[in-house]
Amino acid sequence: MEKLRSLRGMVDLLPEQMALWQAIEACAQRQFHRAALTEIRTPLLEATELFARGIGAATDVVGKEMYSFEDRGQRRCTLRPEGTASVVRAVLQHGLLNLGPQRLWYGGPMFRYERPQAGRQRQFHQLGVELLGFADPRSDAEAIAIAWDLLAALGIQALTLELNSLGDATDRAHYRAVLVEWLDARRHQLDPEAQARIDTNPLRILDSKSPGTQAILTGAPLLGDCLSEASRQRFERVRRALDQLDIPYRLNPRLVRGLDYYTHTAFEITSSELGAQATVCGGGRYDGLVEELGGTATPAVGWAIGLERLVLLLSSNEAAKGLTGAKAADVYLVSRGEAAELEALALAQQLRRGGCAVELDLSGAAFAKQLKRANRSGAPWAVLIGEGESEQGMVILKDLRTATEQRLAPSDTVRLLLSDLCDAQSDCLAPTTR
RNA sequence: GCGGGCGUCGCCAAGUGGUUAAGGCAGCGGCUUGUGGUGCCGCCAUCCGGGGGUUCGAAUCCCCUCGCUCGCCCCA
Repeated sequence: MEKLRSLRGMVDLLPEQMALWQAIEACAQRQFHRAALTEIRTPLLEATELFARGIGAATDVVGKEMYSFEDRGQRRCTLRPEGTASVVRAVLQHGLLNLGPQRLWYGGPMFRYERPQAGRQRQFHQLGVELLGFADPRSDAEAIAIAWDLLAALGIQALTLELNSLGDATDRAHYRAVLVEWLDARRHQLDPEAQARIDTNPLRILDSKSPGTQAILTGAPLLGDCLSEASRQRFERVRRALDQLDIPYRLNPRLVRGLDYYTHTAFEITSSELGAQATVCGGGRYDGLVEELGGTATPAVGWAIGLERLVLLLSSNEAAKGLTGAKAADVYLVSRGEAAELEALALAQQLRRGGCAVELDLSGAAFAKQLKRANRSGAPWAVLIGEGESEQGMVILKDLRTATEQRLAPSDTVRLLLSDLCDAQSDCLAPTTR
């Protein structure tokens, strides 16, 4: 029989990896809180039109990478390929901008139908930030700083920030015309893909990795030369802010990025340790998107980090290596005999209500076997209840680290364990039942 | 969509045309009918991703197919 497996490009995150993922998420949430960002969660499924309009019909993401289908009501649906369009849609739908500028973060799975390779899956995870309603060049720098500091807080090194300005819509239209004219004159030298792009998305030709194309492009007109004075000054201010923050960057006049909504600042944070998919974080300003999606013109800037790529980078990190495997419980409960087994079940509940992490052995196996598992579990304490103890209303509390044990009444055991070891402070919403 | 590499037990891995497909880890059972991490013993792939072919005979050769993986495109 054919074995069932996950769909191509859809990967499982197994228990032993979750400690690292949770640490990353916890670190990010702390950084986001410090930056006065609040979380927003949007559906994974959206109307196809949202992405077609938001990201741009000529982009690769929309043209060939979307998971799209028709639902039972004949609506065109798409599994979100990125987060920004959805966030903007939600913000508009609920009129959040009427409350003032929005400082948001989001996280979760995204979907793109591509050939999987290192650092690229069909379902992948992003963490993103969107600052909506801010035009000040300092907001570009602040957004970048949040990403930069998050990556630093995670202990990721050897990163490069690449920076460019795409200008505003007018600058881009101007540049596009100049570039198309220049490329058209050299059409026959370009490879077929680049030729096709002259008409659909000429700016994308600029960051082609093809050596031949890059050689031809050496003399191409630069976007920077087509920027208006205002755009130029704006970019200058972003750079000054980054200098003030001591964030080093490398100007890359060919950095264009594949989503149509970017204006002015565009940036990527890359790592040389990632192989072909080197971008850890990508983003920029998108002053036209809110209006494009039906809102009143609103400046905005944001970015997204790819979590799988973070995990890849962190896997060679010493501190992260400790974050493997499941965290052990505080207490491992061993019991044998019907009455004892029921007492153990109740004791586990009682300890858990008090804040203790308890693993209850449900195997019904021999004592020796259960003890063996208790030790392997890594729990510092074991509580043993056998038929003898059960009859006398006692339990054995054993310190697995020193192999010392004592006979105690169950209530004393609970008291001792809860006071001695647990982070027993309740973080539940209900008042503690202890 | 296009290239390269790979596909033997849950994991690692030997075997490269000839009788029952090594070994290690993990798991399970036992030695020890209630006290552990060591030791010893036993069990754990009628089958080598799937299908077809060549051959007296194939995990080993050929073809097709599926999957994984790396790269191109693109992006996080």
